[in-house]
Amino acid sequence: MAKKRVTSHDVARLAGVSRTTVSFVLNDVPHVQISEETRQRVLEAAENLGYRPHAAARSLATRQTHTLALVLYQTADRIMGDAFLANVVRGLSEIAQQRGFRLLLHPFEGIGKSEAYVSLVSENRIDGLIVSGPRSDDEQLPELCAEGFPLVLLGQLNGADINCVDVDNTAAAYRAVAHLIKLGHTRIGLITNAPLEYTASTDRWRGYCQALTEASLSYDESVVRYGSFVARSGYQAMGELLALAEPPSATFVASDEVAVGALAALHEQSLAVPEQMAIVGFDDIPLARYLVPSLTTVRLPAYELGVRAADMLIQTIEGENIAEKKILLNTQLIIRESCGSKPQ
Amino acid sequence: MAKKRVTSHDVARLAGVSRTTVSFVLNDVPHVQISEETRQRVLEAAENLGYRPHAAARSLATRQTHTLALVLYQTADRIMGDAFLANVVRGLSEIAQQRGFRLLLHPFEGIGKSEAYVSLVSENRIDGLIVSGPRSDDEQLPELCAEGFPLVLLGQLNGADINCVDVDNTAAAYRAVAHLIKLGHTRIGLITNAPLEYTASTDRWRGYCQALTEASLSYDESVVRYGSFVARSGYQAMGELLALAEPPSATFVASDEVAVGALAALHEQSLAVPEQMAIVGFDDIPLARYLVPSLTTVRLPAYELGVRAADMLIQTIEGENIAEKKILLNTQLIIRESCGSKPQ
DNA sequence: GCGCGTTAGTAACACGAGTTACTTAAGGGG
DNA sequence: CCCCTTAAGTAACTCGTGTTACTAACGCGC
Repeated sequence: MAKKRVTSHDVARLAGVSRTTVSFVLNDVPHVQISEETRQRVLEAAENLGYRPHAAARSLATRQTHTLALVLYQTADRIMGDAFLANVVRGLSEIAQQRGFRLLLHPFEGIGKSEAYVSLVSENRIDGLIVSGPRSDDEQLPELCAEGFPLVLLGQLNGADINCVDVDNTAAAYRAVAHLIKLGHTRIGLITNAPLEYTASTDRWRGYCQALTEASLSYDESVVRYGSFVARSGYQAMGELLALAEPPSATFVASDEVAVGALAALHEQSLAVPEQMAIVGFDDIPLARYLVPSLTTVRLPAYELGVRAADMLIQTIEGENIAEKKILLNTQLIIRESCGSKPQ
Repeated sequence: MAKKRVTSHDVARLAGVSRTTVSFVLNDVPHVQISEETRQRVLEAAENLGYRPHAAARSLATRQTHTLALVLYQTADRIMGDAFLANVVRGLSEIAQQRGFRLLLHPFEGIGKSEAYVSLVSENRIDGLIVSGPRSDDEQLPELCAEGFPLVLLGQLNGADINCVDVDNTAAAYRAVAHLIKLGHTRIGLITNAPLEYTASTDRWRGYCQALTEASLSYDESVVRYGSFVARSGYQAMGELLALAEPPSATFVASDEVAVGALAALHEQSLAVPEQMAIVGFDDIPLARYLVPSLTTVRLPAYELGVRAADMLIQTIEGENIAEKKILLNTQLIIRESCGSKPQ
């Protein structure tokens, strides 16, 4: 005894008009003549019956799905580590909802199994694609772009000329390290957030180098370690730095999550932060200010990143001109205790 | 010059058969007679043309979308705080992908604006619904359930007889507090993870009470405070407990995130953990073991929670019988430094 | 040689919308 | 009185697939 689905046909019958008219009225089709009276009759009938257009039927006819997909091109570790991502998603889905779009989530771990998300496109399941953490070994991406499929990267892919929204990682890292230099440090370690295959990781590394160069400090590979998203990797990396004959007096850890591991290692070896080792993190996770010591870090506009990406994508889909193909958002250095600045 | 979409018609023509036959072959329809030779011819043609069925057309015909929606019935704070949720999502989407389903993400903040997700159902956009953090003031939920729409709760809703997957919060909290009691504490504070409107919060509170009762300790409302997902709330709550004339010697904080705030407050007032205040958290966020001191906490099977929920939902959709309507998963007390146990 | 079952396949309809091209009636000008 | 325009609305087609009911050909037994 399941309630039968209400179709536009039912609405038409109740209002005493044709299905065409119903469609015209409900979609507010311009340049079409419908008397105010029938218009009201149709609206009322639709309301009374609780009519909802069938999404599949509609998208079959209009060739639009009003659905976006967010592809998370990254491992489980990464998804999890990123409180950051949750905020990006919040921004994305807020704008999407505002403009009448749904958000499909498509995480996948299998490197190279990118066929998976291409099927979303070739089955006409979505109107546009947001790819987070794109990798340069993904061959499908440039292809999709060449075909003109609406696409926005969260992050960057050098070489490819694809619409993207990102944070200026290099500038942010530069400022973080420059701050440490200003505080008098001359031997500064680096623990990256991730392996260098990730462009965000490379960019932060580049910012680190720039700051050193500008201060005429030499780049010393022996104080550089590579984290991989999670605290454990920071714990281990800091352990290695401390085992050096001549450890740095400060370290830039390009991820808060990783920095927490580093702090644990320092505590374990009874080294005081910031007195014996100054630390600057990256991300400004919600916990950063409640850590002991509270963490100096770089704040990312995660929510806004999502908003801008969704905005850009929907504009592309709807054929509007977009002002800039590459949006770089600014970051903010949040100074707390772990770097040893005087409180401001 | 956009490549024209390849339809089953094209495949039929290339293979020299009818469209019906193509459909039969590609869908492996049973009890239908197709010679091995034509079968091969069709498969080959489909392969050569790179044929992909149009999702909307298909779901119009079959009345199935092969899409699930995850409704996040909670505020931005919550989404963000939960590294937990990320893992649940991982479990969900893994099973979904395995069984050929897509996952639609539908967070929403407006309490009461539940009409929003109902539209997913009434527009036939999805085959099933997973609702995380259901609230008892949601009137749509029981209604959907009564209509027989496939539904699984992540969490519980007392009163309603809806399929659900959850963690045994009461038992978990009971064990956490019992552990503190065993260590000799007789005055134990409680900081909840969230306001009591959330059932998870109530359940943990109940576990706390049970442990006290069983040890013949009296419930003292003055050492109970209500957190709300984020570290800040824990910082403040602990501040209040410390301001009491007679503060507790141990506190059960029903969320790691909130516990971090509590730890910060303790450190600020130079109280040693666990010596002057023992702490047990809840969630086992990835950072828990790297905090200073490392956090004793309750580990939740987040990933498995997602797996089971997806499994249950897809079974419901496909009309299979489900063994139990209510799945409660076990938790694990992870003993670290913050509770003051001897290392095991 | 006739009827019957089986094999291999197809024509035609359903799903629920959007859209193009056409019809009909009323009003207006000469 | 006739022609022309405009307002109001509709019949019929499209989108791409799944599915039911039917047909044509073939082999087989009697």
